[in-house]
Amino acid sequence: MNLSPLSQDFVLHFGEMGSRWGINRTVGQIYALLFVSAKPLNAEEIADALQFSRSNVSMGLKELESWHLVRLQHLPNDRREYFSAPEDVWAIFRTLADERRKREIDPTLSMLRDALLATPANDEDKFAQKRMTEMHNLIEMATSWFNDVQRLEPETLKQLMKMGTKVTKLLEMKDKIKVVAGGKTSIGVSR
Amino acid sequence: MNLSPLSQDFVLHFGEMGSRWGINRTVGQIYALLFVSAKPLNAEEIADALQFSRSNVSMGLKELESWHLVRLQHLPNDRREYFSAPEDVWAIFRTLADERRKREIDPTLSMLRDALLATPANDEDKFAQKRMTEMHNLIEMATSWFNDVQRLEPETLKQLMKMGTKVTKLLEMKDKIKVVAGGKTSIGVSR
DNA sequence: CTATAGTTTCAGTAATTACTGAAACTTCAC
DNA sequence: GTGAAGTTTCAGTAATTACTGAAACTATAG
Repeated sequence: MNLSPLSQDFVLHFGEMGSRWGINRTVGQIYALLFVSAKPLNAEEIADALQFSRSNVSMGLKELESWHLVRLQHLPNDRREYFSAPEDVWAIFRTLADERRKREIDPTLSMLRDALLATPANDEDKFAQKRMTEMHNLIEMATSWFNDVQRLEPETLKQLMKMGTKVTKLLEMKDKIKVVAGGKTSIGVSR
Repeated sequence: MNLSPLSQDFVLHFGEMGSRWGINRTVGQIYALLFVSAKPLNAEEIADALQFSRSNVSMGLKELESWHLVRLQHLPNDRREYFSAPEDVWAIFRTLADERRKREIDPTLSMLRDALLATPANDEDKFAQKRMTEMHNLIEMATSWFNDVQRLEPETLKQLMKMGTKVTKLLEMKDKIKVVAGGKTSIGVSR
C-alpha cells in the first residue's frame, strides 16, 4: 500500500470496523480511502493503493454505490470513472442513517405490522402480540422522530445537539408559553 | 420448532435480521424467543424450541449476556438457569444503543483522536487530517448528544419525540426567553 | 465423598462470505 | 466496421464464521 502512515491507519481501521458495520473489509477500506483522498480516484488507483484485485474493487464500488456513499464522475479527456466520497459529512451521516433504516429497521417494522394484524390463537400469542406492539410502537416513534430531526438544517441540528438535555428545560416551559396561531408568535405567561 | 406460527415468524425474522445487525442467526433467534416468551426459559427449552444444539444455545446466551440483553434468574427448587429479556423496551433500546456505541463508534473515535495528534507529513496528510477532523467532530457531537437524550426519562423522551421538528419552534423562541438562574423561571420578551 | 444434573469448552466440520483471475461485455476513437 | 481501453461478471477457491457433539468442568443433594 502506497499511502502515508496516517492514511494507512485510517484505511485499515475502517477495514476492521467494516465487519462490525455490516460491510466487508474491502468496502470499508475503499470508502476510507476515498474519504481522505483530496481528488477523485479511479478503480485502478484504488486497486493499486489497497492491493486488491481489480474486480474486488469493482464489486466494492458497486456496493458503495448501492449505499449512495460515493459519487461517480468523469474527468475531461479521460474515459475512466472516478469516484469520490461526498464532501459534506452531514450528508454522509444522513445517507448512512437512511440506508441503515431501510435495511435494518423497515423490514422489521413491516413484519411487526403483519404480526399485529394476525388473530392470536391462544394466551401465549396474546402475550407475544403485546410485546410486539410495544416494540413496534417504540421503533415507529423513534424512527419517525429520527427521520424528522435528520432532515433539519445542519445548523439547526447542531444548535439542538449543543443544547443537549437543556432542551428539556424548554419542554418544561412549553406549557407556560402560548403560541398564537396564524404565523405571529406571541409569548406570555398563561394562568 | 414447537412454536405458534406467530412467534415462529417473529423468531425467524430476527434470525434473518441478525446478520444485518452484526449478531448471528442463532443469537437473534434466541433473543426473539425470549422476548415474546411470557416466562423465563432455560437453555434446554430454548435448544428444544429452536432446534439448536445445546452448546450453540450456551454460546448464544453468553453472547447475549455480554450485550447485557438478557437477565439470568433462578426459579425456586430448580438448579437450572433461566433467561428472560428485560420487560422495558426502552431499557432494551438504551442497552442496545450503548453496546453498539461501545463496539462501533468508540474505537473509531479513539483512532481519530490519535490520528489528529499526529504531525502531517505533507499536503495529502493535511487534507486527510482535515477530513478526519470533520468526521471526528460530527461523531463526537452526535454521540454525546445521543448519550444525553438517551438517559432522559422515557416519558420526557416520548414527549420530545412526539413533538418532532416542532422542537425547533421552541429553539426559535429560545432567544426571546430569558431564564433566570436560581431555580425560578421567569419568562419575558427581550428587546 | 459420590452420583447426578447442569453448563461450558473446544476440536472438527459445515456453511457462508469474501476474493481472485480469466473471460465477457461495453464504449468510444479512428 | 475494428481495436484498444475500461468495466463487469462469474466460476472456482480461500478465508471466515457458525455449529455440533463429545468431553471436561462445576455445583449440589444426599
